[in-house]
Amino acid sequence: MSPRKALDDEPCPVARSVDVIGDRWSLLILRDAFDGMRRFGDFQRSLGVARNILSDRLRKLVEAGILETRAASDGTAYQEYVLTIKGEGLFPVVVALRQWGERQLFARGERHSELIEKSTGQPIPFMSPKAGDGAELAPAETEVRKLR
Amino acid sequence: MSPRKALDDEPCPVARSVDVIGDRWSLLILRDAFDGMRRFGDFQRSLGVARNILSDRLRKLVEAGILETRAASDGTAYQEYVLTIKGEGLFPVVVALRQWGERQLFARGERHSELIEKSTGQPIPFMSPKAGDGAELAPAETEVRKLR
DNA sequence: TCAATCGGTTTCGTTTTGCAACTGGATTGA
DNA sequence: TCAATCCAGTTGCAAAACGAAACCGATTGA
Repeated sequence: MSPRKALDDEPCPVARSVDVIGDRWSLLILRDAFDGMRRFGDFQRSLGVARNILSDRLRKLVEAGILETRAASDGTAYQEYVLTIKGEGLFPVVVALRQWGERQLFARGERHSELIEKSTGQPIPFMSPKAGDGAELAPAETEVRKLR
Repeated sequence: MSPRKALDDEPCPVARSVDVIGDRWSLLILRDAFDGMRRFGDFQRSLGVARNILSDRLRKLVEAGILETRAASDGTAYQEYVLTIKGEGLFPVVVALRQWGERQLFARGERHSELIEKSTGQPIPFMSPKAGDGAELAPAETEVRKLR
């Protein structure tokens, strides 16, 4: 089999993003990271992922500049994985996945976890692409201007 | 090896979403679908994916209710894969990936394709989670209220 | 009518994944 | 203090997913 082709020279930003975080475990690691999780063992227990896979994904996320390692904040000799500024920029991606899941993947009345605003305790309003004037944009009202 | 564990009974909406669309090819198929692509051969040429893999992903997306098949609109005997309402709900996910990629994965001055509003030709403003009062929300200002 | 195209499926070898066992340093506790 | 345990991985192996190419019947275009 030929190895998976890298998409890091594609002119499409979606392709490049998917190349970096477009897999199951990376996305779930990010979810937990946004939830404040930092330690290898915490990720491992939360995700139930094999240690070698977790190790590999954390390394790749660090290489990609999405996470960085630093000394543990609890004084132990271990290290933590924390989101960089670049990594924090992925918040809309995780929120979009969460909101679609909430709307489309739960039966009516089925309970699920929920993203809330800390200061008010209120759920976060649905996030969607808006035009310059603030109007909600349907996919058909947009198009990709391709490079040429 | 044990088979990949399904996440479709997780209480976390992110986990369920990732279980359905959290892989390289599904996300790229969706990108193209939002770009108006409908035919098997068009996806195949656009993505450069192996036919068997494309076939598998399209089937899974149809099973998940994200795409549906219908008779081709060009009068031929073939079929098309088009986004359902449920699938259209993934627009924010693709837009979020695109906008993060645009900001973080291109060198300054490096050209990339761009999502624009058809009616004005203007680029789509950056999309981000907002509080009830419209204020932009940083990750630290939110938290996940877990089920119990 | 006959070659080319379409939309797959099959086969086969490679890569990736998952699990369990192992490692070696840090920490805890008796 | 020193054994037991925890932590954060790494290694080896088997199974699953993947990629390329060959194959296939139906459809289309010339």
